[in-house]
Amino acid sequence: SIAYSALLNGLCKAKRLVEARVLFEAMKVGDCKPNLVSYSVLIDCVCKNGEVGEGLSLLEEMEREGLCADVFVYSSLISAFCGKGDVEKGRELFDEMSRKNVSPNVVVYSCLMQGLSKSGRWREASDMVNEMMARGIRPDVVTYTLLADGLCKSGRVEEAVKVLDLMVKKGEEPNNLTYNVVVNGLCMDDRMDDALRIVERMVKKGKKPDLVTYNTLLKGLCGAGKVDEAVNLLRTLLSEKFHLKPDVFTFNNVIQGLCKEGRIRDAERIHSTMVEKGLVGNIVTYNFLIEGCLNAGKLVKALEIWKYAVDSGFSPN
RNA sequence: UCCAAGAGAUUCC
Repeated sequence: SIAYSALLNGLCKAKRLVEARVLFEAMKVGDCKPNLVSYSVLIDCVCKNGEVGEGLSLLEEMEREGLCADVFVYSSLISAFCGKGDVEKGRELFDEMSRKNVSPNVVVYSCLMQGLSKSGRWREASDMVNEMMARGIRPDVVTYTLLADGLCKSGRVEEAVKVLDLMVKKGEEPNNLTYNVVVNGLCMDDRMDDALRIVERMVKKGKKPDLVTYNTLLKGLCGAGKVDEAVNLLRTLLSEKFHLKPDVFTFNNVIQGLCKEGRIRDAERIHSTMVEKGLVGNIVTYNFLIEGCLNAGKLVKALEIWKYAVDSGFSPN
Protein backbone atom coordinates (compact mmCIF):
# COMPACT_ATOMS: atom_id res chain seq x y z
CA SER A 1 0.00 0.00 0.00
CA ILE A 2 2.92 2.30 0.61
CA ALA A 3 4.36 1.73 -2.86
CA TYR A 4 0.92 2.22 -4.38
CA SER A 5 0.44 5.43 -2.44
CA ALA A 6 3.77 6.73 -3.63
CA LEU A 7 2.80 5.97 -7.21
CA LEU A 8 -0.62 7.49 -6.69
CA ASN A 9 1.06 10.62 -5.42
CA GLY A 10 3.26 10.77 -8.49
CA LEU A 11 0.28 10.49 -10.80
CA CYS A 12 -1.59 13.14 -8.87
CA LYS A 13 1.29 15.58 -8.86
CA ALA A 14 1.68 15.04 -12.59
CA LYS A 15 -2.03 15.89 -12.94
CA ARG A 16 -2.71 12.46 -14.39
CA LEU A 17 -5.97 12.21 -12.55
CA VAL A 18 -7.57 9.59 -14.76
CA GLU A 19 -4.72 7.16 -14.19
CA ALA A 20 -4.70 8.03 -10.51
CA ARG A 21 -8.33 7.04 -10.22
CA VAL A 22 -7.75 3.82 -12.13
CA LEU A 23 -4.89 2.94 -9.80
CA PHE A 24 -7.01 3.78 -6.78
CA GLU A 25 -9.83 1.52 -7.97
CA ALA A 26 -7.30 -1.23 -8.64
CA MET A 27 -6.09 -0.91 -5.07
CA LYS A 28 -9.61 -1.33 -3.76
CA VAL A 29 -10.08 -4.68 -5.50
CA GLY A 30 -6.51 -5.86 -4.99
CA ASP A 31 -4.49 -6.96 -1.99
CA CYS A 32 -3.05 -3.56 -1.25
CA LYS A 33 -6.05 -1.62 -0.01
CA PRO A 34 -6.01 2.16 0.01
CA ASN A 35 -4.76 3.34 3.38
CA LEU A 36 -4.87 6.71 5.10
CA VAL A 37 -2.16 8.16 2.87
CA SER A 38 -3.79 6.85 -0.32
CA TYR A 39 -7.00 8.65 0.57
CA SER A 40 -5.08 11.72 1.62
CA VAL A 41 -3.27 11.89 -1.71
CA LEU A 42 -6.40 11.37 -3.78
CA ILE A 43 -8.48 13.80 -1.74
CA ASP A 44 -5.82 16.45 -2.13
CA CYS A 45 -5.67 15.73 -5.84
CA VAL A 46 -9.39 15.97 -6.54
CA CYS A 47 -9.62 19.09 -4.40
CA LYS A 48 -6.84 20.80 -6.34
CA ASN A 49 -8.69 19.80 -9.47
CA GLY A 50 -11.66 21.79 -8.22
CA GLU A 51 -13.77 18.84 -7.20
CA VAL A 52 -14.13 19.56 -3.52
CA GLY A 53 -17.48 17.79 -3.37
CA GLU A 54 -15.78 14.60 -4.40
CA GLY A 55 -13.14 15.27 -1.77
CA LEU A 56 -15.89 15.20 0.83
CA SER A 57 -17.35 11.98 -0.60
CA LEU A 58 -13.94 10.37 -0.35
CA LEU A 59 -13.71 11.52 3.26
CA GLU A 60 -17.00 9.75 3.99
CA GLU A 61 -15.87 6.71 2.07
CA MET A 62 -12.65 6.36 4.01
CA GLU A 63 -14.55 6.62 7.26
CA ARG A 64 -16.91 3.86 6.12
CA GLU A 65 -13.80 1.80 5.44
CA GLY A 66 -12.78 2.34 9.04
CA LEU A 67 -9.96 4.79 8.32
CA CYS A 68 -9.69 7.91 10.46
CA ALA A 69 -8.95 11.09 8.61
CA ASP A 70 -5.94 12.87 10.05
CA VAL A 71 -4.75 16.45 9.98
CA PHE A 72 -3.33 16.04 6.45
CA VAL A 73 -6.68 15.01 5.04
CA TYR A 74 -8.45 17.85 6.80
CA SER A 75 -5.91 20.43 5.75
CA SER A 76 -6.32 19.46 2.10
CA LEU A 77 -10.07 19.89 2.37
CA ILE A 78 -9.93 23.06 4.43
CA SER A 79 -7.41 24.54 2.04
CA ALA A 80 -9.67 23.74 -0.91
CA PHE A 81 -12.77 25.30 0.62
CA CYS A 82 -10.92 28.32 1.91
CA GLY A 83 -9.20 28.68 -1.42
CA LYS A 84 -12.51 29.06 -3.19
CA GLY A 85 -13.69 31.55 -0.65
CA ASP A 86 -15.87 29.27 1.45
CA VAL A 87 -14.31 29.94 4.85
CA GLU A 88 -17.48 28.85 6.62
CA LYS A 89 -17.18 25.33 5.24
CA GLY A 90 -13.51 25.44 6.17
CA ARG A 91 -14.42 26.28 9.73
CA GLU A 92 -17.05 23.55 9.76
CA LEU A 93 -14.39 21.02 8.83
CA PHE A 94 -12.10 22.55 11.43
CA ASP A 95 -14.80 21.97 14.08
CA GLU A 96 -15.54 18.48 12.79
CA MET A 97 -11.90 17.64 13.08
CA SER A 98 -11.75 18.95 16.63
CA ARG A 99 -14.78 16.83 17.55
CA LYS A 100 -12.89 13.82 16.25
CA ASN A 101 -9.94 14.73 18.45
CA VAL A 102 -7.68 15.55 15.55
CA SER A 103 -5.55 18.47 16.72
CA PRO A 104 -5.05 21.32 14.30
CA ASN A 105 -1.51 22.28 13.42
CA VAL A 106 0.14 25.28 11.87
CA VAL A 107 -0.86 24.19 8.36
CA VAL A 108 -4.55 24.02 9.20
CA TYR A 109 -4.39 27.50 10.65
CA SER A 110 -2.61 28.72 7.52
CA CYS A 111 -5.41 27.39 5.37
CA LEU A 112 -8.03 29.18 7.43
CA MET A 113 -6.02 32.38 7.45
CA GLN A 114 -5.76 32.33 3.71
CA GLY A 115 -9.50 31.93 3.38
CA LEU A 116 -10.15 34.78 5.78
CA SER A 117 -7.64 37.03 4.05
CA LYS A 118 -9.15 36.26 0.66
CA SER A 119 -12.50 37.46 1.98
CA GLY A 120 -10.90 40.63 3.28
CA ARG A 121 -11.30 39.47 6.87
CA TRP A 122 -7.77 40.43 7.88
CA ARG A 123 -8.75 41.10 11.47
CA GLU A 124 -9.99 37.55 11.95
CA ALA A 125 -6.91 36.29 10.15
CA SER A 126 -4.66 38.10 12.57
CA ASP A 127 -6.79 36.83 15.48
CA MET A 128 -5.95 33.35 14.21
CA VAL A 129 -2.30 34.00 14.93
CA ASN A 130 -3.13 34.79 18.53
CA GLU A 131 -5.46 31.85 18.81
CA MET A 132 -2.88 29.40 17.57
CA MET A 133 -0.22 30.76 19.89
CA ALA A 134 -2.65 30.47 22.80
CA ARG A 135 -3.02 26.82 21.86
CA GLY A 136 0.71 26.30 21.82
CA ILE A 137 1.04 26.16 18.04
CA ARG A 138 3.97 28.20 16.84
CA PRO A 139 3.35 30.42 13.82
CA ASP A 140 5.95 29.79 11.15
CA VAL A 141 7.21 31.78 8.20
CA VAL A 142 4.17 30.81 6.11
CA THR A 143 1.84 32.08 8.81
CA TYR A 144 3.51 35.47 8.87
CA THR A 145 3.69 35.63 5.08
CA LEU A 146 -0.04 34.99 4.87
CA LEU A 147 -0.67 37.60 7.51
CA ALA A 148 1.42 40.18 5.66
CA ASP A 149 -0.25 39.35 2.36
CA GLY A 150 -3.71 39.61 3.87
CA LEU A 151 -2.86 43.00 5.36
CA CYS A 152 -1.42 44.24 2.05
CA LYS A 153 -4.46 43.16 0.14
CA SER A 154 -6.73 44.91 2.62
CA GLY A 155 -4.82 48.13 2.09
CA ARG A 156 -2.91 47.94 5.36
CA VAL A 157 0.59 47.87 3.91
CA GLU A 158 2.14 49.71 6.82
CA GLU A 159 1.12 46.92 9.16
CA ALA A 160 2.42 44.35 6.71
CA VAL A 161 5.82 46.02 6.83
CA LYS A 162 5.68 45.75 10.61
CA VAL A 163 5.06 42.01 10.33
CA LEU A 164 8.63 41.72 9.02
CA ASP A 165 9.95 42.96 12.35
CA LEU A 166 7.36 41.18 14.42
CA MET A 167 8.23 37.79 13.00
CA VAL A 168 11.93 38.28 13.58
CA LYS A 169 11.13 39.14 17.18
CA LYS A 170 9.24 35.85 17.36
CA GLY A 171 12.20 33.97 15.94
CA GLU A 172 11.10 33.52 12.33
CA GLU A 173 13.19 34.92 9.48
CA PRO A 174 11.30 36.31 6.50
CA ASN A 175 12.09 34.40 3.31
CA ASN A 176 11.83 35.45 -0.32
CA LEU A 177 8.09 34.95 -0.40
CA THR A 178 7.61 37.10 2.66
CA TYR A 179 9.63 39.93 1.17
CA ASN A 180 7.91 39.57 -2.17
CA VAL A 181 4.52 39.89 -0.55
CA VAL A 182 5.51 43.16 1.09
CA VAL A 183 7.22 44.46 -2.03
CA ASN A 184 4.04 43.74 -3.94
CA GLY A 185 1.93 45.51 -1.32
CA LEU A 186 4.08 48.60 -1.55
CA CYS A 187 4.10 48.52 -5.35
CA MET A 188 0.33 48.26 -5.47
CA ASP A 189 0.20 51.21 -3.12
CA ASP A 190 2.39 53.18 -5.56
CA ARG A 191 5.25 53.29 -3.08
CA MET A 192 8.08 52.22 -5.34
CA ASP A 193 10.78 53.83 -3.23
CA ASP A 194 9.68 51.93 -0.15
CA ALA A 195 9.38 48.76 -2.22
CA LEU A 196 12.98 49.16 -3.34
CA ARG A 197 14.04 49.74 0.25
CA ILE A 198 12.51 46.38 1.15
CA VAL A 199 14.43 44.77 -1.69
CA GLU A 200 17.62 46.34 -0.33
CA ARG A 201 16.74 44.98 3.05
CA MET A 202 16.26 41.48 1.71
CA VAL A 203 19.62 41.64 -0.07
CA LYS A 204 21.27 42.81 3.16
CA LYS A 205 19.76 39.78 4.85
CA GLY A 206 21.37 37.54 2.26
CA LYS A 207 18.23 36.83 0.24
CA LYS A 208 18.54 37.11 -3.51
CA PRO A 209 15.64 38.83 -5.27
CA ASP A 210 14.05 36.21 -7.50
CA LEU A 211 11.99 36.37 -10.66
CA VAL A 212 8.81 37.12 -8.74
CA THR A 213 10.55 40.05 -7.06
CA TYR A 214 11.55 41.47 -10.42
CA ASN A 215 8.17 40.82 -11.98
CA THR A 216 6.55 42.60 -9.08
CA LEU A 217 8.87 45.58 -9.44
CA LEU A 218 8.17 45.74 -13.18
CA LYS A 219 4.47 45.90 -12.51
CA GLY A 220 5.05 48.53 -9.85
CA LEU A 221 7.14 50.68 -12.16
CA CYS A 222 4.51 50.51 -14.89
CA GLY A 223 1.76 51.35 -12.44
CA ALA A 224 3.74 54.35 -11.23
CA GLY A 225 4.03 55.66 -14.76
CA LYS A 226 7.68 54.66 -15.03
CA VAL A 227 7.25 52.42 -18.02
CA ASP A 228 10.61 53.33 -19.52
CA GLU A 229 12.32 52.31 -16.32
CA ALA A 230 10.43 49.04 -16.55
CA VAL A 231 11.64 48.53 -20.10
CA ASN A 232 15.20 49.21 -18.96
CA LEU A 233 14.87 46.76 -16.12
CA LEU A 234 13.54 44.19 -18.58
CA ARG A 235 16.65 44.74 -20.72
CA THR A 236 18.80 43.97 -17.72
CA LEU A 237 16.83 40.82 -17.04
CA LEU A 238 17.29 39.78 -20.65
CA SER A 239 21.05 40.21 -20.70
CA GLU A 240 23.08 37.08 -21.19
CA LYS A 241 24.88 37.24 -17.89
CA PHE A 242 21.78 37.73 -15.79
CA HIS A 243 21.09 34.68 -13.66
CA LEU A 244 17.31 34.62 -14.01
CA LYS A 245 15.23 33.81 -17.07
CA PRO A 246 12.27 36.14 -17.62
CA ASP A 247 8.93 34.34 -17.91
CA VAL A 248 5.53 35.21 -19.33
CA PHE A 249 4.67 37.30 -16.27
CA THR A 250 7.77 39.38 -16.82
CA PHE A 251 6.83 40.20 -20.38
CA ASN A 252 3.14 40.61 -19.68
CA ASN A 253 3.80 43.21 -17.03
CA VAL A 254 5.81 45.33 -19.43
CA ILE A 255 3.40 44.74 -22.30
CA GLN A 256 0.54 45.86 -20.12
CA GLY A 257 2.42 48.98 -19.07
CA LEU A 258 3.16 49.92 -22.66
CA CYS A 259 -0.37 49.18 -23.85
CA LYS A 260 -1.87 51.31 -21.11
CA GLU A 261 0.15 54.22 -22.45
CA GLY A 262 -0.96 53.48 -25.97
CA ARG A 263 2.54 52.42 -27.01
CA ILE A 264 1.36 49.52 -29.10
CA ARG A 265 4.42 49.40 -31.36
CA ASP A 266 6.70 49.12 -28.35
CA ALA A 267 4.44 46.49 -26.82
CA GLU A 268 4.60 44.49 -30.01
CA ARG A 269 8.37 44.73 -30.01
CA ILE A 270 8.44 43.34 -26.51
CA HIS A 271 6.09 40.60 -27.61
CA SER A 272 8.45 39.74 -30.48
CA THR A 273 11.33 39.54 -28.06
CA MET A 274 9.29 37.20 -25.93
CA VAL A 275 8.63 34.94 -28.91
CA GLU A 276 12.32 35.04 -29.87
CA LYS A 277 13.11 33.85 -26.37
CA GLY A 278 10.93 30.84 -27.00
CA LEU A 279 8.02 32.00 -24.84
CA VAL A 280 4.62 31.86 -26.48
CA GLY A 281 2.73 34.27 -24.27
CA ASN A 282 -0.64 33.33 -22.86
CA ILE A 283 -4.20 34.53 -23.19
CA VAL A 284 -3.42 37.44 -20.88
CA THR A 285 -0.67 38.65 -23.22
CA TYR A 286 -3.10 38.84 -26.09
CA ASN A 287 -5.82 40.42 -24.02
CA PHE A 288 -3.41 43.20 -23.07
CA LEU A 289 -2.36 43.74 -26.67
CA ILE A 290 -5.92 43.67 -28.00
CA GLU A 291 -7.19 45.99 -25.30
CA GLY A 292 -4.30 48.34 -25.97
CA CYS A 293 -5.10 48.45 -29.68
CA LEU A 294 -8.77 49.05 -29.05
CA ASN A 295 -8.10 51.87 -26.64
CA ALA A 296 -5.78 53.41 -29.21
CA GLY A 297 -8.46 53.09 -31.88
CA LYS A 298 -6.44 50.54 -33.81
CA LEU A 299 -9.21 48.15 -34.70
CA VAL A 300 -7.49 46.46 -37.61
CA LYS A 301 -4.40 45.81 -35.53
CA ALA A 302 -6.61 44.44 -32.74
CA LEU A 303 -8.19 41.98 -35.13
CA GLU A 304 -4.79 40.96 -36.47
CA ILE A 305 -3.64 40.14 -32.97
CA TRP A 306 -6.87 38.30 -32.25
CA LYS A 307 -6.28 36.20 -35.34
CA TYR A 308 -2.65 35.61 -34.38
CA ALA A 309 -3.75 34.46 -30.92
CA VAL A 310 -6.43 32.15 -32.26
CA ASP A 311 -4.04 30.73 -34.86
CA SER A 312 -1.56 30.12 -32.06
CA GLY A 313 -4.16 27.98 -30.36
CA PHE A 314 -5.62 30.37 -27.81
CA SER A 315 -9.32 30.47 -27.07
CA PRO A 316 -10.55 33.99 -26.46
CA ASN A 317 -11.89 34.28 -22.94
C1' U B 1 12.30 -0.60 17.37
C1' C B 2 14.27 1.95 13.09
C1' C B 3 13.63 3.27 7.66
C1' A B 4 9.96 4.47 3.10
C1' A B 5 4.33 7.51 0.68
C1' G B 6 0.40 12.62 1.81
C1' A B 7 -1.35 18.96 3.42
C1' G B 8 -0.47 25.56 3.71
C1' A B 9 2.13 31.32 1.45
C1' U B 10 4.05 35.80 -3.22
C1' U B 11 3.93 38.41 -9.35
C1' C B 12 -0.12 39.20 -15.42
C1' C B 13 -6.43 40.55 -18.07
